[in-house]
Amino acid sequence: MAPRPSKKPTDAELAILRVLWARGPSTVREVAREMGRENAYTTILKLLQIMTEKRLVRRDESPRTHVYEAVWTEGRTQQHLVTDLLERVFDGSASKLVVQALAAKKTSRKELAEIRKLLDQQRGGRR
Amino acid sequence: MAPRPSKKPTDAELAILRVLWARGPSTVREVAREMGRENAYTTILKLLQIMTEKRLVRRDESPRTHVYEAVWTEGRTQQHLVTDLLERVFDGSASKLVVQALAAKKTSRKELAEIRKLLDQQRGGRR
DNA sequence: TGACAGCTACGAAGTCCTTCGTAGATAATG
DNA sequence: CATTATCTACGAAGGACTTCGTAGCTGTCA
Repeated sequence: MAPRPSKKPTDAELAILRVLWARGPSTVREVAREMGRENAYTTILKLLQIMTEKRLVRRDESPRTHVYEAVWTEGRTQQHLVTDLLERVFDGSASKLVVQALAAKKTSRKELAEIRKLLDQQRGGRR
Repeated sequence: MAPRPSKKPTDAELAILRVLWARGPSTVREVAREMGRENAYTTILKLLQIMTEKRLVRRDESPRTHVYEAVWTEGRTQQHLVTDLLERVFDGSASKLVVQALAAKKTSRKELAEIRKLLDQQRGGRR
């Protein structure tokens, strides 16, 4: 079984993770710039330091400038978060979740088709 | 457009809301009992008081024992939370969310069939 | 009536999260 | 070499959340 993130990232942490997923390993400055928050440089730094302790990111401690990298992939984190939501508010029922996801957002025909394709793929693989 | 909860309930608040949804209007003691936390009576009371300020619940101020009731339905709150997740971690893509929901939890054949039925219902209603 | 049980209100502690300011080290620049 | 820019580390403030203890009120019951 693949390991899982131990705790949910907070909102601020998630925002940073998204940048790391999009850009790959990055320095504090790069993250801050990408987020349009270069003025909040030390805030981002502090968050990344905390995230390092929490093992949400790891860093390459090059002498001068550290490079941070997400420990967990985007997909695994998404899975973690969706599972959490599923259990916390949907009683573990995936179909209830899907109902609300579709109701909440006017999902395009293209999206719907894609989801249907997914379901068909699952058809064989489930018992 | 129907109104929406303004902020996400916290985890503790959500746990209480679930009891209120399940039981309907309830007293503090009933909620505490249902949660198996009768010893934490004043904690639950305090939370309900705060939730009243936040307009997550409303209360009937009967002279002796207040009765609390969720302001938002379960469905609307679920929608709110799923929308939040959708935007915060799935870039607004419902299909990505569904992928991970299905991957995260071994969904039963019955569940899958139900979801498929849902999609078919949507078929007509979308452009 | 007096003790007790059950209720609300409230304050305060402890924790976590986020932000920012400052200090110290080191590289870059003139 | 001196100044400036850039980096890390760190502490502290402020806010939100959760928990708990205490106080005060009001019924109940022997």
